Amino acid sequence: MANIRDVADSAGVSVATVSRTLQQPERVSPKTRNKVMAAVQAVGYKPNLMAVKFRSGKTHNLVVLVPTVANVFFARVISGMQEAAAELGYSILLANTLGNSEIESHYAKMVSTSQADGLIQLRAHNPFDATMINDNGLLPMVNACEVIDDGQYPVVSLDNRAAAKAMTEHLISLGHTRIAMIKGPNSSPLTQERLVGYKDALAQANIAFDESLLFPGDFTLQAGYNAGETISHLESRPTAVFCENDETAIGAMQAFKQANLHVPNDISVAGFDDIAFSAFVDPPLTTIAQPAEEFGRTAVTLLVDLLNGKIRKAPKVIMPFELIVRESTGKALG
Amino acid sequence: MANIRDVADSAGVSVATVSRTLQQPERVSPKTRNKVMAAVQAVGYKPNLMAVKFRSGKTHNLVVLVPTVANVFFARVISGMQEAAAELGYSILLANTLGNSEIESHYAKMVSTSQADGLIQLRAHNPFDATMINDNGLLPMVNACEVIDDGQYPVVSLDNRAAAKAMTEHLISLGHTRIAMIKGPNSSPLTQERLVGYKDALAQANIAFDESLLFPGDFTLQAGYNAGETISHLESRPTAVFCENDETAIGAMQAFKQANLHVPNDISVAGFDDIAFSAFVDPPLTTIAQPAEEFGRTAVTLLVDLLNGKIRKAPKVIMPFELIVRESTGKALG
DNA sequence: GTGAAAGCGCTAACAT
DNA sequence: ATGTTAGCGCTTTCAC
Repeated sequence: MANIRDVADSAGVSVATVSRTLQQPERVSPKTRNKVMAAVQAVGYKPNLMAVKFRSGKTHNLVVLVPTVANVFFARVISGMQEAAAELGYSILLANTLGNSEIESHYAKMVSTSQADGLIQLRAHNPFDATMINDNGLLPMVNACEVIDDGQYPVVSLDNRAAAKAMTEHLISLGHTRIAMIKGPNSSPLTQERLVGYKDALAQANIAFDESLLFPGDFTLQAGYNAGETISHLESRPTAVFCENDETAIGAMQAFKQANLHVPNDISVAGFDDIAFSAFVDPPLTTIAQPAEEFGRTAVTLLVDLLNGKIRKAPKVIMPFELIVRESTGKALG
Repeated sequence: MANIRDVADSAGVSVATVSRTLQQPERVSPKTRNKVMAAVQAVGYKPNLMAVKFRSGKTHNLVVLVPTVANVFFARVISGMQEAAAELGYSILLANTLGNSEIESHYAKMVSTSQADGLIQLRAHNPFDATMINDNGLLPMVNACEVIDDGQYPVVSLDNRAAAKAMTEHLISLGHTRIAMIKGPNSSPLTQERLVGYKDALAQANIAFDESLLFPGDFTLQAGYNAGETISHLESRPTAVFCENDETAIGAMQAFKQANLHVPNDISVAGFDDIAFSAFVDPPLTTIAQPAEEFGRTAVTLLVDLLNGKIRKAPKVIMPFELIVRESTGKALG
C-alpha cells in the first residue's frame, strides 16, 4: 500500500505538504496542489485512517449499546443514528447486548481504550465500571429511549407517563373501566413511568386501581401471547388491555382470537411504539407513535456536541408522542 | 491518560516487558509479571487500542453492509454475526445502506483505508470500485443471504430454487393450480432463483406457467398489501399466493381480510423467512424457515478464515431451509 | 508556501 | 528473562 511518503516522493515535495494538501488545501499553492493530487492518483494513495485516528486521538467512532437489534422499534432508532452519524462524519459501532451487562461492559471498554469517542446507551443501565472512568470522571455517553435520569448524562426520552395516561384516557373515554396492563420487565424504568401514567388516568376518572389487572411481560410476542391466554380465561375479564409495546399487543391479540374473543368487541387492545406491523394486523392496532428515527438522530447529535465540548451540563430532551387510534380499540360493550 | 511508558517507569521495567506481560504473559517471570500488573493498576493504565491496531495493522473490525436493519430477518442475521464476531475477537461496524450504492461505497472504503479488515455484504452487489482495489486485487469480502455467485468471493446462501420449489409443491399438494406469486424486486437474484423453483414445481405437476399470476413487490408490508388488494379484485382469482417474504405475506393477508376473503378457505397464503411475527398473525403463516443467525455466524467465520489466509479459493456454503406448515395454507376449495 | 523533524503509543526484532 | 531501539503512517510545530 502506497503511503504518504510515496506520494511525497512522486510529487517531489515533503510529506508535510502532502498532508496539508489533503487536510487544508487552501494553505498550499495551486501549483503544488495539482502536483500532489496527480501523485495521489499516480501511486494510488489511500490514507491509512487508522494512523490518522491514532495520531489525532479522534476515532470518529461511536459505540451504540442496543438491548436487541431484533426489536423493530430499536431498528428504527438505529436507522436514525446511522443517518445522523454519516452526516457528522462518524461511524456507528453497533453492539447487540441482549441486556447482558458483561457484553455492555465489553463494548463500553472501547471508549476507555480509545477505540471510540463516545457511547450511546438505549437501556437504563450505566455500562461503565470503576476501571473505565477516566481522569475527568465521566466518559462521554448519551442515554436514549429507556433512561436513567440522574442528571449525569444527556438524556433523550419520551414522556412515558403522559403517553400512558393519554392511552388510558382514550380507553376510559370508550367506556372501559376494567383496563388490564401487560407490562414490561419491572427492572425497566419505562414500565414504572407508564404505570404511573396509567394510574393518573384512572384516578382522574375515579376508577379504583386494581393490582390484579397487571400482567407481567418482557416486550416479546410470546410474552404477550402468554398474558393474553391468561386474561382470556379470567372469570371476570377486563374489557380492555393496554400493552407496553406493539409486539406484546400483537401476541395478546393472537391469544384472544384463539380463545374466540373478538377484538375490539369482546376486548379492546392497545399497544405502544407504532411499529410497521401494527398497521397490518387484524384489526389494525391502536398505539402510541414514538419518533424512533428522531430518537436516534437526536442521541447522535447530542453525543457529538458533547464530544466537541458544546454542552455544559447534561441536557434532557423529551420527544413528542402521538396517540394513533385504529380499530383494535372500541366501545366497551355489555 | 497513562501510557505504557508510565507503567514501565512505575514498575521499574522496560516498555517491552510491559507489552509482553500484557500480550504473552508466559514469556515473563512471575515476579516481574506481578510487578507490572501492580503498576498497571497503580497508574490506571488502559492500552490505547487505536495505537495497537495501527501498529499491528489489524483493526479487528468487520464492516457489515445491510440493506436495512429494520428488516426482521436481517436483524436475526446481525445477531448471529455479533455473537460470532465477539467470540473471535472482532467488532462489527454496521452500515444501514438502504440499498444505496453510494452509502455502500462509503463504508466499503473503510476496508481500503485500513479502518476495517474485511467486509460482509448482504446484497448482491459488489461495493468496491476501482479506486478501492488493492495491490493483490480482491479485498476481503464475504457475500451472504443475497449473493452474486461469480466465484470471486466466498458465499453463504440458501438454495432458493429448491426452497421455492418445496413451497410450491406444498401448495400443489393441497390441490392448488392457480398459484400467484408476489415477488421481490426484479434486480434481486433471490427473486430470479425462486421464480425458477416455482416454475420447476409447476412443470413437474404439469401446470402451465401463467405470467399474469406474477405480482411485483419489494419485501415490505405495504407492497404485500398492495398486491393483495389487486389480487382480491381479480375476476379469476388465484386460490393460493406464494409471497417472497413474510412481511409481504402479512401485508397481503391484511388486504384479503379487508376484501372479506378468508385465509385459507378462500385463498391460501405462504411466506418466506419465518420471522417471529409469522407465528403470531391470524392465521399463523406457512413459510420457509431460514437459519438466519447461522447465516450471520457462518459469514463472520468465513471472513475471519479468509483474513487469516485459511481459505484457498472462494467457498460456497449452502444453508438448509425448512418448510413450516401452519394454518395460512389449506386445501383448494371449489 | 514549503520542508525538516519530532513524536502519538505501541510492537517486534535484535541484543544482552 | 529482560532491555534497547527502530519504526508503523501520519500530523504538527517550528524553521526557513
